[in-house]
Amino acid sequence: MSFVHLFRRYLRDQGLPVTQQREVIAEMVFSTPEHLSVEDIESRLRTGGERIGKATVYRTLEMLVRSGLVEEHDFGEGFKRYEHLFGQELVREHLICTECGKVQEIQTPELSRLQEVVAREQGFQPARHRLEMYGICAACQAAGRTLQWEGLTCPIEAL
Amino acid sequence: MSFVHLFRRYLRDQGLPVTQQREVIAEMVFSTPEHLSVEDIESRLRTGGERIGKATVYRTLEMLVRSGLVEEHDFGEGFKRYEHLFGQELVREHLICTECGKVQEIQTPELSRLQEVVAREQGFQPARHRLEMYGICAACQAAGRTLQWEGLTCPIEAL
DNA sequence: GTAATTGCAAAGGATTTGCAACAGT
DNA sequence: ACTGTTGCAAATCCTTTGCAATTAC
Repeated sequence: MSFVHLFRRYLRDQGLPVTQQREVIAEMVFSTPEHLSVEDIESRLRTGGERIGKATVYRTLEMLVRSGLVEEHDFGEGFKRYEHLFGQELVREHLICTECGKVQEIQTPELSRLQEVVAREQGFQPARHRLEMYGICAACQAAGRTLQWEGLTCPIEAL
Repeated sequence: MSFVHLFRRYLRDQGLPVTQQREVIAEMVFSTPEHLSVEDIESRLRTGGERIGKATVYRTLEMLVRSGLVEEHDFGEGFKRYEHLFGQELVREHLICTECGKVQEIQTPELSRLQEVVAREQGFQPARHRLEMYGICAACQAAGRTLQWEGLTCPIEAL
């Protein structure tokens, strides 16, 4: 039931060895719903009694990303995070505050319907989507922070 | 007349000094349509006869991003790139083919309305958004290409 | 004048790389 | 056996930071 076998298959298809380390790392990523950092992965492996070098974690994650089974993210923390694409919503919708950087996940079922309609019009077969809305979160508004350029829909006109 | 005056206004509003360096860096970013890296900016400034330290470039870019006039991007090159938001659409909606990589721009006026509704529900004040729909384009479908993990125990195919 | 910024170099931190020992096919 | 991987540490590269001199207000 684990998704590791997909990664094994990918490796074989590419003529690459299926090593213990690769399987352990893949298992770790596929069995975790969170966005893991390399540090997370390494420390959890160490806690689990595994002795796997950081470089191997990096090298394996690179392959997982290339396989299309895992996605790399940068949340501006100074390092990357990794997330497998299984059992996750294929819909990722976020409200991103341009003041404090807070990212809030939202759900808009209507958008999924919209996705179908629009995509079909173009003969496009949709798999997943990502929506990012930028603006000011409630907390920052309460703190008196506002959109700097509101009203400047096309800032060129502002001159 | 350049867009730099908007940045000046932002600095004044924040009670921050408007220095020559900040103006020069802002001018550089606003007058370039490309996605500039810190390295790009520094070398161009040096070529232009300016003598501005790398640290100042970083510090000024941070303010430009906070001002909402410039956006930070990570294209996985190991460093960041910066792009000003003028002359650009506030709404960026794309269909991205995961097979051939083709990016097609679409227009969904309905989404802008949806943006308002959803955001207000969360007390969020929306400014702009970005929608990316991933899937297979018409051409690739015609060529018989399908989703990579279709047919396997993979939720992606559950669409 | 005062407070903040600049520039330099050094520090910091994530990621990569070189290489001898080792594991997968 | 042969090829590619692992693990360690050193190296690399982007970015941040400390501080004396300088600049904006």
